[in-house]
Amino acid sequence: MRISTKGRYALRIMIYLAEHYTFGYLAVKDIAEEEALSPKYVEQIMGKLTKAGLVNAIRGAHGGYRLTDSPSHYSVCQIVKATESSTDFAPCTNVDGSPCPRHTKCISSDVWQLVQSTVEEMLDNLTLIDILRMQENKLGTPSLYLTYLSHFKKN
Amino acid sequence: MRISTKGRYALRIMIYLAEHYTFGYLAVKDIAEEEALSPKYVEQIMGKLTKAGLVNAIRGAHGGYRLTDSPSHYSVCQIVKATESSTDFAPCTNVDGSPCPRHTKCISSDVWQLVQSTVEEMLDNLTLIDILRMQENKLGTPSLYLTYLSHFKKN
DNA sequence: GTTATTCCCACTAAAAAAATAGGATTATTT
DNA sequence: AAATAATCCTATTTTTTTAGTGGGAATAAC
Repeated sequence: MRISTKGRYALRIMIYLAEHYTFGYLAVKDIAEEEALSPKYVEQIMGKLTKAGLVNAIRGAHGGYRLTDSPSHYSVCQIVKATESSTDFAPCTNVDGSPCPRHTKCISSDVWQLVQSTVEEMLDNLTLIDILRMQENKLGTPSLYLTYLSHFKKN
Repeated sequence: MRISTKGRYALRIMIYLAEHYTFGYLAVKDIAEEEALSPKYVEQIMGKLTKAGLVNAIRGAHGGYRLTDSPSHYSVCQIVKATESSTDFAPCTNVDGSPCPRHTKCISSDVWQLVQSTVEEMLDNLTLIDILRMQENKLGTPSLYLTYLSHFKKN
């Protein structure tokens, strides 16, 4: 019952992109260096995030990635679903995808379904901006993006 | 993010033991047959459940397993923790178990910790008796154990 | 003492996760 | 136009985990 490195790294990357949202496009090289991850692996993850529409990519020199929208628009659920290979707690299906023959009388599948829904609802309601606020709380200092925001809100 | 077969089978087995709680000790052979699982694999799982104190075992002819206590005393959380190899959503530790060096400034570990706590709390509050009631609701007929209970409660 | 069971642990096979590799494509810079 | 710096795509390899099997020892009943 563990989130894979893809999902975990993806969250870290998305948080990093959120913090530096005002910087424009950031290259894999920089993200990987800052987060101490393998650049090639980050590249792979970015591909998934791009396909899912969470980030925009620009190729060529001075290219890179940035969030397609501001940090408040991304939930942890979206990030996990975009990068994790299996998002379900229990596969109550056969290899071919058809439902397990015991499905109608088996109650344990309903239990896992219930757990799943609860987790998803929770992750759906946790956005990058929430996380940046948690971070501010933890560290005592706001991230660059929060500082930027407060600057504008103070008008 | 998936429960392994060990955890899933364990839940099914525990539900089965709950349903037949009044029957006394049940042998692996019978459990495996009823649940359509490999006897040897069930044996392994039973070992974990025994070590965790969830079931009692009696060896030798006419031996078998039964819940150490009545179904209301077991939460899904206990069952999962007893059988699943990794119970944490994210391992923010090095190989040796020491915390990740970025721990103090990394907020994503807190996110996973939060998710974890929420799930655990939920699973803690879901007991076998709750599941038997869900089952009664789904199938329209109570399990043997629920029938037994109602028999006594009607006094 | 034979039989039916749990117990224990080693082993293997298959699958999934984690990471690496290399070249194609695209855009910028010089 | 050529060199450079980036994403893109996908195949491959390595490592780890999962899933399951096997065999024999210990124990209790008959």
